[in-house]
Amino acid sequence: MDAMAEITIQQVAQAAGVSPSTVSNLLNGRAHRMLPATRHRVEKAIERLGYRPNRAARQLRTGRTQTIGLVVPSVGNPFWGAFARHLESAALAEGYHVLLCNSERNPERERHYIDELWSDGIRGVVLCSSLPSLDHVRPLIERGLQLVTFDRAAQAADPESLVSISVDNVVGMHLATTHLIGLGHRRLAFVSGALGSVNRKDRYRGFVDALELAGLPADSAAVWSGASAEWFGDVEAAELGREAARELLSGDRPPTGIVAVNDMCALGVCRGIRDVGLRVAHDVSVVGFDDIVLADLYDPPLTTVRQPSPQLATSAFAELKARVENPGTTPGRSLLVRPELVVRESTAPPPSHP
Amino acid sequence: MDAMAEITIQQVAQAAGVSPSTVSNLLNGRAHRMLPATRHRVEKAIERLGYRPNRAARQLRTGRTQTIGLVVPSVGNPFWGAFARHLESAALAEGYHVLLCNSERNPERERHYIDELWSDGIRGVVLCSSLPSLDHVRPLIERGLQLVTFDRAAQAADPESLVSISVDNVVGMHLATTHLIGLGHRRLAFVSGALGSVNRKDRYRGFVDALELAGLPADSAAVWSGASAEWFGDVEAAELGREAARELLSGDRPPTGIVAVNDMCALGVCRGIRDVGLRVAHDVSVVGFDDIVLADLYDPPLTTVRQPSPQLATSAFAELKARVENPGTTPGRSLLVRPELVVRESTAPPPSHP
DNA sequence: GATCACTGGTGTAACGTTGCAACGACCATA
DNA sequence: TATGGTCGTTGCAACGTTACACCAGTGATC
Repeated sequence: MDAMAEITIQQVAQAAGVSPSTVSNLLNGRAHRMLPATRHRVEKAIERLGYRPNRAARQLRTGRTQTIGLVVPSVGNPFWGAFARHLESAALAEGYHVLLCNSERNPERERHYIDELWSDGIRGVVLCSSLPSLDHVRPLIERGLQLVTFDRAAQAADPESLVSISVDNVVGMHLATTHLIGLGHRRLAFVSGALGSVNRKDRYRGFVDALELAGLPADSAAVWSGASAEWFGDVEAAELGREAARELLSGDRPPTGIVAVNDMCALGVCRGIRDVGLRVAHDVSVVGFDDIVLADLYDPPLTTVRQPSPQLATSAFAELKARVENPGTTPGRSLLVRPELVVRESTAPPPSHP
Repeated sequence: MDAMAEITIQQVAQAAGVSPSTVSNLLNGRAHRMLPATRHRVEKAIERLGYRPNRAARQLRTGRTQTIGLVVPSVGNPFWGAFARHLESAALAEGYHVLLCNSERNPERERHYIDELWSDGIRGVVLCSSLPSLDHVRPLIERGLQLVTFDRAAQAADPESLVSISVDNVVGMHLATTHLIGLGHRRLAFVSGALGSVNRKDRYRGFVDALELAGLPADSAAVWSGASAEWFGDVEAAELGREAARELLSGDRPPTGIVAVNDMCALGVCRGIRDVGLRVAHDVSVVGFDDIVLADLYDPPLTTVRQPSPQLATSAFAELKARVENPGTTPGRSLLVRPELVVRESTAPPPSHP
C-alpha cells in the first residue's frame, strides 16, 4: 500500500474546469451564485473523484468544529451508555460528532480530557463530572469554552455562563424515600459510593429531608458510602452495593428498606440481599435511581426514580449547540427536571414483626 | 463574552524570545537540540500562557491524527458500553482519542459515519458492524483507511489488509447449546434478531452444529428471529427476547431450553418466562452470550458465554495503532479468541415429564 | 454613448503548525 | 591560519480550505 494522496479541492476544481473558490462556494451553501451548468459540472467532479473536504484544513481556516466533547463517568454504566447514545443521535441529526471521554470519576483524568478537547479545537463540552468545583475548567471557560453540565445542579460559585441540566436529585430521592416510608418502613439505609459529587450529595439530602419530614431521626438510618474508596467507578457500583447489603443486613437492627444512589448500585444491593438468604421486596425493599433499561427486566422489576435520559440528552445538545454557534449571546441558566418515581416490584411493606 | 483569540506558537516563541521553530522542536520531542536554559524559558512561557497546540493545524501539516473512530451498534447495550470504555482507556494510554459512532445497526448510518471519519482525517477505525459485506468501505480502504473489525469473523471476500478480532462465535454457541443438551434438554430454541450479521449467522451455526452433533434433528428446534424487523437495535434486544419467550412458551411443544443471541436478549427472555408464569431454570433454562456485568447480578445469575472484552478491546486498539502509524507493513490477519462458558444458575435439567 | 448595477466567477492571503535547509558561532584539528 | 565539524537556532514554504475583494461581461437607465 502506497502513501495515499488525498483528493483536494484543487483537483476537483481542475476536473470541473473552475477555480477552487467556486467549488468552495458550492460546498458552503452558495450554490445560487453560479450557473446551474457550472454547479452540475462541479457536483459531477466531486462525485467522480470521491472528494471529501479535509476537515482539519476547514477547521483551521474557519475556527469552527462540528465536534463536541462528552465527558461521562463511564459508558460501562448503562445509564451513561444510554445517555451517550441519545446525545450522539441528537448530534448526528445536526451534523455534529461526539468525542467520547470516560473520566472514570478521576478528577485528574477529567482535567486532562478537557484540556485535550480544547486542543482539538472543541469549544463545546457536555460535562457529566459532578465534581463540586469547576475551578479546573475556569481558565478555559474564560477563553470561550462552552460547558453544559449534566447531572450536577448549578452551584453558587459556578462560572456565570454555565448551563446546567439535571434531574432534581433532591426531589427524586425524596420521592423514593417517602415511598418506602409510606409502605411502613422505619429502618432505612442509604447506599452510595463516597459522597464526593454534587448529585450524590443532593440525593443524600433528599433522603435525609424525607426522613426528617416523617419525623424519623436522621441518625436512625444507616449510611453506607464505601468508606474505603475515595471514588468508585460506575461499574463497580454494583459490587459496592452488593457488599453494602451483606454488611448492613448482617448487623444488628438491619434496615428493611434500602435506597441506592443509582440503579447499578441497587442491582448490586439486590444481589447482596439474596447472598444472605433474604428476598428482595418480601424481606427488604430496594429502590434505585436512573431507570436503566434493565430495571424493568430485573427480577423483581426494580422500583426506581426515572431520569428521562433521551429528553435530557436532547436538551443538553440543543443548549450546547446554540451556545457554540453563537457564543456570548445567551446567559447561563439551569434546567432542573422533576423526576418521576416508577413503582415496580422491588418495594413492598416491611415484613410484619414477629 | 468576546471572540477569544487563541494562543499560538508564535506568541509563545515571542514570550520566550525564541523562534516558533524552537518551540515546535520542544513540542515534538527534539528538546535535546537546545540549551537547557532555552528549554526552560520555553517551558515557562508555555505554562504561563496556558498554550495548547492547535490540533487542526498540526494535523493539516503532518497529515496525522491522534484520533480513531469507533463504530458500534449502540453503547446503550452494556456490552458495547463496556467495550467502548476499554477501548477508550487503551487509546488514552497512548495519547489517542476516540470518536464514538453508534450505527444503530443501520447500514446507511454506518456508511455515512465511515465517510465522515475519513473526512475528519481519521485513518483508523474499529468497526463493530457485522455487515456481511465490506463493499461500502472498500474505496476508502484502498485509499489507506485502516480497519479493524470486531465481532465479525473474517470473510473470504474481505479486503486483504483487514484485521479482524473476534470471539469464536460458532464455538461459543456450540458450547452453550451442548451445555443445555448435556443437562438433558431436547426441545431447544434459538432467539435472535434478524440473522443479517456475520456474528449472528455464526452463532446460529454453532447452535445448529451442536444440535446435529447430538443427533437432534435441526428442524425440531424453534428459531425465533424477529421476523418483523429488518434489524433491531441492541437495546430493543431485550424487548424482542421477551416477546419471543412469550410466544414460544405459549405454543405447542414449548422449548425447555432457550439460547439467546446475546445477554440483553437473554435477560428479555427471562422476563418473558416470568410473564407467562414460569420460572427460569426450574421450568426453562436460558443461556446468553457476552457476559455483561449484569449477567452475574441477575436473579437467577445468567449462564452465558463470556467475551473477554477488556482484552479484546486492548488488542483491537494495539492492532489498529500499529497499522495507522505504520501503514502497509503488516498483512491482514484474523484473531479468533476461544470464548468460555460461564455456568451460573439460569440453566438446570429440564423439568421431569409428568 | 456614458454610467450604473448586477451576475458569475476568480485571485489571494491567511489560519497555526512543522521539518528541512541553512545559518553563524564555536572548537578542534592540521 | 585555513578547514571541517558540531551545536543551537532560525527562515521558509507548505498542508487544504475559505472569505473577502475584485474583475470582466451584460443589460438597463439616463
